[in-house]
Amino acid sequence: MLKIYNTLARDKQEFIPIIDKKVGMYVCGMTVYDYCHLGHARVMVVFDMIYRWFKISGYDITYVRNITDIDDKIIKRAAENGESIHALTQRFIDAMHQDADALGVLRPDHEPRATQFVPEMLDMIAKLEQHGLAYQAADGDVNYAVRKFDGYGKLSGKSLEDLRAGERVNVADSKHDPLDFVLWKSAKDSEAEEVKWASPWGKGRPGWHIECSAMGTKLLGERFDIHGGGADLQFPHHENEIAQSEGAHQHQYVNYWMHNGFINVDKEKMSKSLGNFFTIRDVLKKYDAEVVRFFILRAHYRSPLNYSDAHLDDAKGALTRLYTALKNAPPSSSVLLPGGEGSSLPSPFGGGAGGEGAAGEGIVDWNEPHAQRFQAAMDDDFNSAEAIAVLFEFANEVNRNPTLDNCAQFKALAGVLGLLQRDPVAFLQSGAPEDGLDDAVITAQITARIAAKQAKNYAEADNIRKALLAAGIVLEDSATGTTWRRA
RNA sequence: GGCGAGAUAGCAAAAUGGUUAUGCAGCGGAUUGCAAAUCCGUUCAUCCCAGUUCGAUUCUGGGUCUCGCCUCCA
Repeated sequence: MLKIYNTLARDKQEFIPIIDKKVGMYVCGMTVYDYCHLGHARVMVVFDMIYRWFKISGYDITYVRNITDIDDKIIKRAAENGESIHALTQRFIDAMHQDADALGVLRPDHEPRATQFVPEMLDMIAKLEQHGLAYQAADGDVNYAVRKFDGYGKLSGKSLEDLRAGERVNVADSKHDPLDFVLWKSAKDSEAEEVKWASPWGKGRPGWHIECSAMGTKLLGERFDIHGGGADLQFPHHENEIAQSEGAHQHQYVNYWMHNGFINVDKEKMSKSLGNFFTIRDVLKKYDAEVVRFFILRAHYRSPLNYSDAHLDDAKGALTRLYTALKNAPPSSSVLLPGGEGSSLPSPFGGGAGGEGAAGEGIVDWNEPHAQRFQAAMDDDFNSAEAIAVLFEFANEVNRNPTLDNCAQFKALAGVLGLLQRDPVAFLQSGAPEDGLDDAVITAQITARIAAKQAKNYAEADNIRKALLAAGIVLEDSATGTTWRRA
């Protein structure tokens, strides 16, 4: 039985889909005016993990992650750069895809762009106006009348009175209530034609909140199963989405609301405004993408996750242990290590397939004890941290008993999380610095050391090993010869 | 000020009304020419104060501290 922590209920609940074995999931994606940072990486990786788990669990899931390609910041940035809105957003959409691909994040089934759904947004605003929930203010903006919607605050647990008490918003004169939010922004003369759409309320562009309501409804229906996003979107964004969608359709919008925790830096939320963010691409210059994915998945998705080099180093060391177990597998099992052809999923991290059939279902033996524990962990609100702990215990088993079955099962299980699908040696030897030794030099040094060892010249052999270690190369002698990896 | 989340060993991070989390680090042993890797064993913990209970880190109440939201934010 799959349980999900539902923010709306503030409790874990059994997941019951609207239509048996089908899932509609909408996740708030990026506003594309800059590169994605690690906080964005967490949303993508976390919901990718959830997406994969639904598939493996036999659900027919439709995953929508939107792209906000029209908003104040985009307009401002485009003007600064002297480029068109479209050119700017396309550039950062491409960059986002590169980053997501590197992290082994599968493409959602739909990635709707706000600018392609303006008619749907206008329809919804019209409905809200019919229900007396929207009004056009003196300045031309169409606003949502928050006080007219009874359930306002049910997701965030805030009451209008509480919000009033802590009022910090600049009161726009044109709003009936300071908490009303904009549905349609009236066009300004200074703005480019590119950001203006015709509407019954005059030229303008959509407010941010209506985008998600309209796209979610269009692609998943007036009512769907899961809506996710970062915890900071709970209020006001998701609260407003509920007000819009339920106001327009007069019935429940979403059954399960899921929110992932932040990435912190020195215990403070990583964010644009604080300026304490690291872009995915910058981090990937220093750390392997799979290490970053592992780092994110090793924590529970709702917990805060502190970012620092020390934490990434720790994650790297842990992932190295997992790959080392795979490396020590018998040669005969290496045939099935880089995954097979015909996978329905693109393979993360190049090389092997992420899994067979429904994302690994075909190769994991779910009756095997580790798999059972892994499944129980994942079914308990996607506890990937616990699932990874099972992986470590499995690694111990593989080290003690590296049979073909064990190795294949171990790798398949890790593949469920999009981990451990690369050739282990390739992983262990990856991450060469710019000025690092090339493989030929390393191999030559190893050969020289073997010769020294055979001549019982251990001082020389140790010197070679020390020199390589200083260059970040760790040698490991075994019965079958000497191998190396990068520290 | 209002609302919400959280405080677990040296670090990171799960879970649990009584029984080993897990990874790194430490300690002892096996293995190794010596290492590394691996294996075996092992030290170290549940913020404070009450209450419920045979028994609480886990439940309840209070306190302290931290973080988040209340403004765009993943």
